[in-house]
Amino acid sequence: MNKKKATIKDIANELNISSAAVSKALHDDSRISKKTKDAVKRVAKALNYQPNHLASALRKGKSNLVGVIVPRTNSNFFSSVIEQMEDVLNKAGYNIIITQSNESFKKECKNIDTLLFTQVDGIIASMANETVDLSYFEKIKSKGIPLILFDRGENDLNVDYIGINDYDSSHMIVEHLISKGCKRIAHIGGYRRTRIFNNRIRGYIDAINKNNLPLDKNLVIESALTLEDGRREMGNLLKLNNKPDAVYVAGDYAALGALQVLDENNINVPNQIRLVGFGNEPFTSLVSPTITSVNQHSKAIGRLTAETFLKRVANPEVKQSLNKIILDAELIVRDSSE
Amino acid sequence: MNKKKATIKDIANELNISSAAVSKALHDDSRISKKTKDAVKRVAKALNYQPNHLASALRKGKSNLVGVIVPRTNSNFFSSVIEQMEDVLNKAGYNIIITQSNESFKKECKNIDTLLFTQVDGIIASMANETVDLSYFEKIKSKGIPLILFDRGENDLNVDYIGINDYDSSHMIVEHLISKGCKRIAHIGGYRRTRIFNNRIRGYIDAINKNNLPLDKNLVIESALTLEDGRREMGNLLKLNNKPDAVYVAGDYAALGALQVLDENNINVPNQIRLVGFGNEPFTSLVSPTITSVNQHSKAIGRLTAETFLKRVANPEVKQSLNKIILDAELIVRDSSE
DNA sequence: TTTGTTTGCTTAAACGTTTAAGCAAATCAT
DNA sequence: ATGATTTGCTTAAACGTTTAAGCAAACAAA
Repeated sequence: MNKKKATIKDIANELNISSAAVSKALHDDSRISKKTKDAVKRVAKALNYQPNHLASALRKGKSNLVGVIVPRTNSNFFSSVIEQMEDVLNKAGYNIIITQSNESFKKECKNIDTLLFTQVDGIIASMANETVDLSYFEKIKSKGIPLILFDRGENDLNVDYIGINDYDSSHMIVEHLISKGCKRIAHIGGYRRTRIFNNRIRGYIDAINKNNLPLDKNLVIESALTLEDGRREMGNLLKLNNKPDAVYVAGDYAALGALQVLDENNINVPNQIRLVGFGNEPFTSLVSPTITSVNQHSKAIGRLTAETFLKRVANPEVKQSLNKIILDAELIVRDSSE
Repeated sequence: MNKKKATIKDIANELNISSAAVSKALHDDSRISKKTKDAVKRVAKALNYQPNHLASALRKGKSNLVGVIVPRTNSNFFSSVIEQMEDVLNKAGYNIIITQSNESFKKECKNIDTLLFTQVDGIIASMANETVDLSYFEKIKSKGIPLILFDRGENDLNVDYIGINDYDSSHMIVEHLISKGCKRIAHIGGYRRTRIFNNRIRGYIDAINKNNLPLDKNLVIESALTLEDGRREMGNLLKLNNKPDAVYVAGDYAALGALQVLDENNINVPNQIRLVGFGNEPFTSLVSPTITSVNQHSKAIGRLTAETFLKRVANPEVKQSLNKIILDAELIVRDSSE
């Protein structure tokens, strides 16, 4: 068995030429004859030569690795985004290292350190819910390593961002509910400190005002949008004297929790209360009634994010700056708001 | 701004000592004086020194990267396994590169090549449904790189394996259904070529025989276990003259599909037909009725797999061999079989 | 005092690749 | 036939780290 790996030097010795010639032959350098190239490739195959990525990365100062940080892979949105990014980046010769922050700021910082330590050529991230302190992301920028954000971004970082139009999505949802005759629309949202959730809240408020509906503070709620949060907040809404006739929940898991509570209280959805979620998780079309939700175009976001990264490394001289790509989201109307 | 990264040499120059001394100081070598160590650490911090992982990996012949191949991250089981592995491996100084095969043999081969190219110190994998040709996995072994399999393994590879007892799980399920009075239990299984699904089928058949129930070939079905497969096969079962009074589906998504079809045909679950899934995906407790399923102990599998890897790299002289760790799964009884 | 041991560093090579610089031979232009 | 250009390679250094080997100084033991 051939335990010791073959190197360029082994090929060179076999053919009595220099390692430099071998390296160039393997890269199809124009200054190497066809004859030599063929011989090199033949011997390389015979010795089962595999290039040592570490050595070339060290020499070239480029690892061809891209670090990815997501809140969690265990959501349809993020896993789909990652799949697309992987596809685009692999074709360009990059491999990706996926890390999860689990929505924790501390874990996110650890992930950033890990990725920098691994000498990644760039970092693509979607920020944890908890994150408000941007110093760790500034650290990436200060090292001159490309940083691209998607979905959960932050204007202040002044880097490329790819996401959907959360503000407009709220308008779409509110107007859809109004068209169904709803007059008291509640919003169970995320925390305002996260930009996308703030945008959804702003969009909701502006849409309510624009359509001349009264804005009731009791109907606007912030939470972490877990299933449990959805249950709790829906329960609270049902305790109001003046109950809503529709609830727009800024996350599908929380929407599902709300649906469970409505069901347990024998409230008919959509007839008594209409419900809209956000994210278009697969289960929204599996539960009964199926839940109206917003498709965030995960595939497009994945591809665009990867392509944005590639553009950045192709033009390193261009200074990083706030460059937003905002996609229009799509409302998928299902039984819960029909 | 400090664009060029500080190296060991920079620290050495600053203090007028050799790079070797700096390297040793940073690793707390006993042959370096406390005074020098303190000085080195002070300057390192001042220059914002970050070790170049590529250089040390090249020199040491060890990348401290572990490659992970899973069918997809977008399932609760796999993402939970990965989270635990990451925790254990990070603490031991390893980082992980996650790749997805999307159940495709071709993609899996590409992933293996990618990981080998990246010089990972080991590969942890759960095989794609499609995979029958093991030559690519043999390639990993032949390079002397540790290979650990979990969940979807293959005895013939003769490597460490961590998984649950699929055979016994089928017994548990069948006996649970019998205890509820079921006499005609169908099985919508995976493809026999995948070891775990074969074990579930064998377990099902043996349990049926052991309990003196007639074994009806029409009630044993192989499929890819997607939601659509579940719908189609459940539909076929309902066309039988002699319908089953219980269905054991070897995957939760397919079980959900089956449930949808039962619901659409106004068949009461569990009263007319009892239903059991496999995998304990979160939605099993979210749909109505909630679905009885099998908890695969993803956390334990993740930790054990990572620890098995660490044991292997700690004892490289020990030859790889079939070393199985089999956990007992847990039946979570819910409304669909109550 | 002599010898041996420990301490604290240095020197130099190595890991496997890439690449700038250079040089001889072959080919071309005139 | 001469000089210019192209072709096809070699030499040697570099990337940043680790580590075996070695050496001088300090200390300890006799």
